[in-house]
Amino acid sequence: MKPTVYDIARSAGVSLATVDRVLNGRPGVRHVTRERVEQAISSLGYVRDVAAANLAKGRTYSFVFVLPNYDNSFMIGIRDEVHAAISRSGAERTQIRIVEVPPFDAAALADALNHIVPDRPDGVAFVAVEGHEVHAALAGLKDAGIAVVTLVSDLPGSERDHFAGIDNHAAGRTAANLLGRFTGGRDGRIAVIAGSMLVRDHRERLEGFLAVMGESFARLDVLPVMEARDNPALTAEVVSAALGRYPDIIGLYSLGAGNRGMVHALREVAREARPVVVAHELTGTTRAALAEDLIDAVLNQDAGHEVRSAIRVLKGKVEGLSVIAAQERIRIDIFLKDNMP
Amino acid sequence: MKPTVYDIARSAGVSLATVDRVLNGRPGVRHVTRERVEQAISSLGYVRDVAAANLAKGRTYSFVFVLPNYDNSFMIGIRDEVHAAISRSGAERTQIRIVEVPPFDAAALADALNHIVPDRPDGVAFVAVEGHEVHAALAGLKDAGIAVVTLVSDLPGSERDHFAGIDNHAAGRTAANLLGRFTGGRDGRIAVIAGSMLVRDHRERLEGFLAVMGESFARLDVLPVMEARDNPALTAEVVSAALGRYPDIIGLYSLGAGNRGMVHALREVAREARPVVVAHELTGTTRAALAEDLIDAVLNQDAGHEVRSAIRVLKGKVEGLSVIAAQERIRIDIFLKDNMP
DNA sequence: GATTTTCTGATTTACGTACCTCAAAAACTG
DNA sequence: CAGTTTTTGAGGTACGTAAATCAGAAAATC
Repeated sequence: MKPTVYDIARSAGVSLATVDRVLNGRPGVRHVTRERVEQAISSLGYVRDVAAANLAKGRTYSFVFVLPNYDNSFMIGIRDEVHAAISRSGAERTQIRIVEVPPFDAAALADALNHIVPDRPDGVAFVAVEGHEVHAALAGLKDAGIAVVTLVSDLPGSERDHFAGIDNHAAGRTAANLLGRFTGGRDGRIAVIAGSMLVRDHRERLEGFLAVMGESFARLDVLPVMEARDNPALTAEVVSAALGRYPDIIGLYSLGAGNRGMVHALREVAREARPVVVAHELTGTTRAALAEDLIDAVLNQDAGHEVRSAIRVLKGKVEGLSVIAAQERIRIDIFLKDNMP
Repeated sequence: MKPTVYDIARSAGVSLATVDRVLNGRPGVRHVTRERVEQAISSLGYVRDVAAANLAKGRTYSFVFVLPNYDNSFMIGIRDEVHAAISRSGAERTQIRIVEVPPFDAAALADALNHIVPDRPDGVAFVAVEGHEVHAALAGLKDAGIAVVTLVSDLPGSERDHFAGIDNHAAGRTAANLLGRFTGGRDGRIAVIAGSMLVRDHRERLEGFLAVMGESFARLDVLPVMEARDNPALTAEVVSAALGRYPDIIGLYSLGAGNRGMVHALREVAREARPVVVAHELTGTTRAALAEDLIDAVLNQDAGHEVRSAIRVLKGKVEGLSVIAAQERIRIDIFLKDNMP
């Protein structure tokens, strides 16, 4: 039979109240007594029944997700996952609220974060945009004792408790590796399309990409990055223009969103002339393009994992646990047409 | 505030006992009354507090994992994950036991399964080996009302409730795709090393591999598969011999275990002469080999995911829920040196 | 040794659900 | 209509923990 608090009390020769004090870190227990209880706990192999504890506590955690109201598939995916978490939240004694903010707007984000403080939620997760206002707002949250996690896009050098997202530098390196190898020894140019170099994720991906290109694939000539603001129409235009101007483009790395436009442009190219293409995020568009051989590989970060990881970390923080880094690392998934999930 | 059973009773104008009868499918409720209660449940948006329910039930699920006592890194990983689950199991009202059996031995496996029946656990997970005895034993388990999940290796055509493992056919296809592209247009031979063609996983991987090789990379000449019984020493020998005999081997697919031996053999080859290598399972060996550029890509199935998925499915089965296939699909991970976790 | 402070014990209530018993009411049966 | 069966109500106990109160014991301080 699983040992309970009663067993500990009996085994340690103390009362239930003392066991409770030890278990929940309440004051008023002499050092020796505390040790005796801890001894009993470990020798009996007691583990707190989390279900019963939560039931008794009756406390529900309240978290706020601040998300950009940005309509690319990936962000929609993130929102969907948060909603899914909300619908599960009843069973998990968690209350989650979504606050939407305009994308890429540091001031608006900071404003939203500041408005959250008076509500005193237990934790906040948000997609970071760089800016001193954001740093200040984050500090305000921490001062109020609120756990903070950045999601998808990080805010390095800040006091966030955790970043739930991928290592974008590594993602860029991976893309370069794939693209370099898939082009198979041929010489030629590589085009890179980004959303905006103002966004940290994109900058980091580009850095990693260029680093590996330089190290391992000097035969390939990487064109200056083209920014298309994650806009499908603009992306289509930019890609078409580049392919028209440089017929020797043999590889394409799309490190942002707007893939719909890119796919559209690629479809215009004769099959034999198509470059090798690596893109980010497995969405309806990229999935179809993979199946059609318009895209050769897709790097993906699992939105569900990110959201659930963020919630787990927030809960852990509130309960005073530390993050197990290895467990919360978000993987960079590689999908070819054959291993699409 | 979250509605409770009391709220339902009040809202439906019935007693708590009646609500309980409806919620738990107990008999003795008139149809009209039952409908009234269900109406109240859905209009209040009641969701059962699982924690409280489990606490009240006090029931613990008992599962048995039947695993081959086979000492390759992957199986060790699986065992470790089961042990990890066991150490967590206290908190999750689950009791998990491991039974070890000799590998690739249908009779021994069947025997072990038969011996489990009298214990009447709620569920059993096992790594399938093909054989009519196994089918019979599985039927015995099902007859006893025990939920059954196959792990890593499936037993198609049987009555198992679920298979927690990857699509090995797709894995083989993925390997071929990577190998074909990584060899970059060059002609040459491809060597394939398997553990044993008697194991379904390996057969399926090979099938998928050969299919894509035939479809898309006819320029590559795939040598007859070499079986090395997942034995490192034998693998080293076989690989060395093949590389010596056919200097034009430009690609190597290791679809089983024994990678330590393969890496050993590869280390002997001059850097420029090394073939492109795709292997399975991210272990200490393959991880190091990836970092050293001895292996170019590793396909991986996450042992932790598989074990946890198996447990989730078993629990779900016991509680009478159906499996959400999409949620339990185990992914084929691709790792290059840049995106190793 | 008296007083204050710090510990400890005993006991109680609550959380939300499951499950049990017994009695009463309502619905059928002939 | 009486008798039988089915349905419903009322109430209680249990699960394992949290959290609180209050009294009493032990230790520290003067």
